[in-house]
Amino acid sequence: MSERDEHEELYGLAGLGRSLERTLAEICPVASQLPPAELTLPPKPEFGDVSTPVALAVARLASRNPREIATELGERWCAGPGAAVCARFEVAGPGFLNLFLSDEWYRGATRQMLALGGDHGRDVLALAQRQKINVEFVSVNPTGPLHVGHARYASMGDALCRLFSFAGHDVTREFYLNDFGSQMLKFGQSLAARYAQRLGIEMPVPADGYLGDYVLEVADRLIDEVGDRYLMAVTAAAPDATRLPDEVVDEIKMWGRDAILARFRVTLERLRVPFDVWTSEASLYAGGTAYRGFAGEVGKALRELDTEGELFDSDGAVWLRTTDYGDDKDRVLIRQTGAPTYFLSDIAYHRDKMDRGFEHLINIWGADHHGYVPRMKAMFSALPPHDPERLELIIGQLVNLLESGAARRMSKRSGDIVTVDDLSDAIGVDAVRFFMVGRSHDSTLDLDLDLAVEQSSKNPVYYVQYAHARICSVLRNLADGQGDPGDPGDPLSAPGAVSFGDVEVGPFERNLARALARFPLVVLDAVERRGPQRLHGYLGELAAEFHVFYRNCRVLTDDPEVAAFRAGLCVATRTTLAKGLELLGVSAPESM
RNA sequence: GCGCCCGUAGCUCAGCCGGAUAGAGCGUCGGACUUCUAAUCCGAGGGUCGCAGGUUCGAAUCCUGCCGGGCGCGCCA
Repeated sequence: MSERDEHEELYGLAGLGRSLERTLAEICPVASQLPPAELTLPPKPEFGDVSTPVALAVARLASRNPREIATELGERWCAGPGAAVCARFEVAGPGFLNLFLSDEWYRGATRQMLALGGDHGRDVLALAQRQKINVEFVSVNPTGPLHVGHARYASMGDALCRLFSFAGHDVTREFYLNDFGSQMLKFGQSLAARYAQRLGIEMPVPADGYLGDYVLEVADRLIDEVGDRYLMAVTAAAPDATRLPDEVVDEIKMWGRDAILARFRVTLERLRVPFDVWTSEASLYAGGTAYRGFAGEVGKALRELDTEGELFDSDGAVWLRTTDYGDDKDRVLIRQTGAPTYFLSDIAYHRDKMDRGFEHLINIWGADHHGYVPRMKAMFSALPPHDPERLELIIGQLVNLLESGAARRMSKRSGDIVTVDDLSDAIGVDAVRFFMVGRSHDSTLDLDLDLAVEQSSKNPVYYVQYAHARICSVLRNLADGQGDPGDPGDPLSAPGAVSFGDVEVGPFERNLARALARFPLVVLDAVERRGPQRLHGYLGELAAEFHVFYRNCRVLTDDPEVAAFRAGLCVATRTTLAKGLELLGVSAPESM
C-alpha cells in the first residue's frame, strides 16, 4: 500500500480500525488471531471521537494488562500512522483506547465521502466474501391475494437483496410458485364452483374451499374468456364440485393460477420488489425422462437420491431417511396413493437451484413453517455436495394486526384478510417498506391499523424523508444564491476537489460527519447479520444528526470555507440518506 | 409433552458473535420560529433488561433451570 493510499484509508472508519490493528499486531503478535474488532462510537464526548476495546480483547491472549497495551498502542499509533488525523488519545476504564480525531480527519473524511458519492459504503465485502446468492422469498400458493405477512417478508427479503448487492454479492431474487398439490386442487374446485354459479348452476364452494370475493372476480373473468366452454362438465358434476373431471379442474385451476399470478406481479411491482426468477412447482414435474414414475426435475432428484442410497420403501410409500441427518422422523416423498409430497417438490426445486450455480441459498419463511427446517437441512446433507451450510433459512415471525387496540384475526380461506394492496392503499408504499423492516425478523410485528391509516408524523419514515427534503431545499437555495457551477470551491459542482482549507470543525459538524462515516460499517453489519432493521435504525439516527446540525449551523454563511464545508456535509448526507432509503425500497423526496 | 422465537421505560421496540453511566420513537409535562422547510429542535420525567442460579476482571448479551406469550410438531402446503 502506498503512503498516499494509507493516508486516504484513515479517512474511513473501517480503514482507521485496520490501521490500529496493524499497529496492535506489532505490539502483540497474537492480536492477529482475533477477528477484526470494530471501532465504537463512545457514549459521551469525553470518551473521544472514536474508541476501541481491542486492547481488552487481546489482553487475555497476551497475558498482559489491558491498560498497558492500550497505552502502548495509543502512543505508537498516534506518533506513527495516525499522526496526521489523531490529535490525542486517552486510555480509560479497564482499557479502552479513546481517540480524539483532528479537524483534518473530519475535513478529509468529508472530502472522501463527497468524492465517493453514491459509492460511499458500496462493495464493503472483501472479494473473498462475495458470493453468488439466491434469495427465495414470499413463495406461496397462487390461491389468493398476498396478505400483510407477505408484505413483511417481501420488504425484508428485497431490502436484504439490495443490501447484498450493494455490498458486493451477486444476488438473484426468486419467487417459488406453489401451483401444485391439494391446495391448488381446492382452489380449482372453488373457482369452478363460482364459475358454475355464474352460469346459474347450483354448485357450492366445496368444504375447505376458498370463499374470498376475489374468486368471484376471477370467475367473472373466466367467463369473459371462455364463455360456457365448461357448461356441460359443471352441469354433469353439479352440485358437487369435487366430482368434476380432473382435466376440467386442471384447466380451470391453471387459468386461475395465471390470474392470481398476474395480481402478484402487480402487487409486488407496486411494492418495488423486482423478482428476477419465478419458478413454478408444477413445472418441476414436466420434461425429460421419467424415473420412479416422475419426469422433469422431480425424476432427476429421485434418481440422485437413489444413487446416494437415501431412499427406502415402507408402508407402500417412498421415504427419505432424514433421521440420518438430525431430523426427528423420516419423511415421505411419494405417498401410498402415488402422489408426491410437497417435500419431494422442494427437494427437486432446491437441487435445481444448486444446479444453477448458486454458492449460497437463502429462504425466507414465515414462522409457521419453522418445523420444516430440519428436513430441509437433512435434504442438503443427503444431496451432493452434502453441505447443509449452503442453505440458510431465515424464519420471519408473524405480523399481528391491531384494530381499535384488539387483534384482528384473519382467515385465508374465508377471504377475510388484509392484503398487501389494502395496506399500501392505507399508508403508502414508503411507509409499508420502512415499517416492515423496522424490527428484527425474529420478533413478531404488531401493526396498528388505526395508526397506519392515520398517516401522521408519528410515522418514522417521514422523519427521514423530511431530512432529505430539507437538505435538497438548502442546496437549492445555495445554488440560487451562489450560482456558479464552475467554481471549484463549490461542493456541488466539484465535490471531490474541495479542500475546505483549514476550516474549524465544530461539534455539530463533527457529529454529523461521524454519523456519515459510519454508513459503510452499518451496511456491512446489516449484510452480515441479515438485519435490515439496522439500516432502518441508522437512517433515523443520521436524520436526527442532520436535524440537529441544521438547527445549529447555518449553511448559507459569509465565510466561503465554512459554507463549502457545511454544504459538503449536506451533500454527503443527502447522498447517504438517499442511498439508505433506496436500499430499503423507500423513496427520497426532494420536497415535502 | 417436544422444538423454534420472543420477554428491556406507561406503549411499540432497538441493542444481544461479553465491554464504559442500557437507547429510540410514541405518549406525558415544560420550552424554541423576523434568519437556509417547525413533518424540526431543546429540556424534564420515566428501568429489579421476566425470575433464579452459573461462567467472567466485566453479563441485557454466554450457559442451566423456571415463569409468561407467539408459532409449529400431517403420507397438508
